[in-house]
Amino acid sequence: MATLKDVAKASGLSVTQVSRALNNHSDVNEATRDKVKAVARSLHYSPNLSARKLVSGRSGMVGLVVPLMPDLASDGVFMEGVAGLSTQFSDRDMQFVLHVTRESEQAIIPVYKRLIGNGALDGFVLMHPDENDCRASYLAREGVPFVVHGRIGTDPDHAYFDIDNEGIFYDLTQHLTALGHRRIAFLNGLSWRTYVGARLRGYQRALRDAGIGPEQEIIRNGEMTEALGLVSSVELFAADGPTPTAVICGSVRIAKGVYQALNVLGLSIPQDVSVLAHDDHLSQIQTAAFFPALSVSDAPLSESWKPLADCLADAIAGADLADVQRIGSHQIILRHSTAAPRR
Amino acid sequence: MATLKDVAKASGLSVTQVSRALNNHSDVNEATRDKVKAVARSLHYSPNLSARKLVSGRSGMVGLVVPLMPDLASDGVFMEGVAGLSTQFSDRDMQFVLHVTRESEQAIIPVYKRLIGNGALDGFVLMHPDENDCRASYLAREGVPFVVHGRIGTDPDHAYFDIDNEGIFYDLTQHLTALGHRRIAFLNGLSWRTYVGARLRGYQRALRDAGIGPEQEIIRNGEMTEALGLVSSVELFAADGPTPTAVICGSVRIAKGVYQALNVLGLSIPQDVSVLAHDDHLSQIQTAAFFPALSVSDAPLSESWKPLADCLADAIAGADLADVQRIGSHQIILRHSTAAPRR
DNA sequence: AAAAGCATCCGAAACGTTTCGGAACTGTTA
DNA sequence: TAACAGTTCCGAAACGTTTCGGATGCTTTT
Repeated sequence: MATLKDVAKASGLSVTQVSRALNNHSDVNEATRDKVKAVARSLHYSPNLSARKLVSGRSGMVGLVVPLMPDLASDGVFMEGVAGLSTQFSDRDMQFVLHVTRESEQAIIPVYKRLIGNGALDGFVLMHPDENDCRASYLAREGVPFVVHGRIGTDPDHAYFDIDNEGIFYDLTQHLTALGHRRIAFLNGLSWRTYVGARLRGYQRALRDAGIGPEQEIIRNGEMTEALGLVSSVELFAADGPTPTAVICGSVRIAKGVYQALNVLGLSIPQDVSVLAHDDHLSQIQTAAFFPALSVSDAPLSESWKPLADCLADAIAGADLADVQRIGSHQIILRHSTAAPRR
Repeated sequence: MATLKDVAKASGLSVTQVSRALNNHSDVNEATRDKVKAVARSLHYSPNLSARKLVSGRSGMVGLVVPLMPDLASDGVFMEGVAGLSTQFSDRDMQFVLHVTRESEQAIIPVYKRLIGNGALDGFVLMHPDENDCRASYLAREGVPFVVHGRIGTDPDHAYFDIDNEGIFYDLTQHLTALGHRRIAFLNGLSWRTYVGARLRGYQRALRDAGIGPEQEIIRNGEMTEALGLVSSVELFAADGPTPTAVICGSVRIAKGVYQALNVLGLSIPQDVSVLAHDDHLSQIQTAAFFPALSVSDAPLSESWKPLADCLADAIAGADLADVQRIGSHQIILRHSTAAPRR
């Protein structure tokens, strides 16, 4: 492999200047810079990461550590995310690597310890955080850069990219209260996920703002599957007494289950029940193909890899905290699954 | 992070001797070695991979590069394999990393080029090889160590771990010919997989040895799913004329489809049709729970990660080719799905 | 004419490790 | 007593890169 010295010799410059030229430093003549780069290319020069790491402290490698879980492989999202991050970091001349471990989620700290101890990795991506996430506190304590997909706590002191879960679910709920709904069911995800808590806060705040007390909250938690939508709907709508007039679903999958249940129960959408969902474009289900077409909040997860990579790269470069805390955009798409409640 | 120099200072020795002590070199006193190791541990010393790589040429990191494919995520095996390799290499004080790329299978060479160009990785694991695998020829040409899960061609000149696919399917076929079967169907995998070719050769050789000509071969190729077993069985057994008296299945999944089809067609196992399969313990299907219990050749894939890691580690260490070409063991488990053909 | 500023370059040190060549002992043999 | 072998240790060089502190020459200002 060609080294800096080879390039220096071939271009008649010092190693120093060649290094500065290739790294786009200020004090090198434009013409020399171009020449050096041409020579480097012709020699197939590729910087030795180990040498670079040794002196600069940066290897240009970042990683994601995940415990092997049964649902991991079946989770199509996961691989999609890994590939997305991989290409994003490639575009930044960085390497993204995945480390799958058999260790349980609790015993995962030593894995990080090894990985940062020998200095192979510059930083980490953390997915699926939970409140009091031990990985985050460990990395923060060690001073290792990392970025979280999501947020830990309100007002976190770490780099993150997240969508405005609270705001989104405030908007969804508020849309229903504005239509006159007062008994609004919320089929949320697993309670220990941070985003589930945020969504709950948004829902509750919107209810409060509409003068609906907490005693009127109708909430179900569970894995975000069709089964949750199905079972919850049957429970809620087949019961005696006042039933909800609207349902907010944490995912399109859940909404699909709700549609099935309401169909079986002979309830029509939106006349009898309004349905809303959040669409992260994860499931392959086309929301427009629902009948009636499903109204959703729309925030594709696939658009998060780029900002996520940006945040980590900037965090490693030592950017200010405020610059590496970013919120994705979202929109509400109204179709035909909501209406004013029957009176 | 503690460095060698710190350990040297703390133990009153030179950096040289500390290095030699930690790496178990010969010319260091037993007592000093123990003392040095104790000090290193107490200082939480962990060798800097970059520095080591720089001088010794080894980083202790190996990788697996895979293109992002839709079937990848759903493939439970894949993740299992990644985790298996990860733990195996961890046990050898090496790091195993996965690089998922969006590049197509053809355009994957540049990814390897980048990864070895900057010297981050010592070697690679190659999965799912095909005949004339371009990755293998590239890596061989570049002199980069790699190990193949499977074999490329007969008599390959690369490191590999494989099971004796030809021998296994020779044995399965031969078991049937010995019982008197002469029309033996073979439901094999996708034809471009190397192991599919090897299995075919075993099947054909056993037929030839039993005096059964190639015109009597009954072969189907396809993805190794229940569907293949189902569809093929219906085609083969619902046809007019002489039908097979036995079926060899490339996987337990296929066999499950065969069982279903034969049940529907009113054919009983093993009286009307004998069924055999190869079990790699991939699908969660219990072969003993088949009715009648399925006879199989047994070679758990999960046992291949250790030898695979061994081979690559040895290949990087510069072992002889013969020492890094290994064949796994297998056994034939006879249960109740085969019998002599009805005459 | 001297001083100051600028653009462009370079030598040398540093990062943490391994390894080559040899040194300093001890004990053994001629 | 000298030569030798064996054991245990160490200094210094090397790996390929970045970066600090300065050097050189040229232009502009005082």
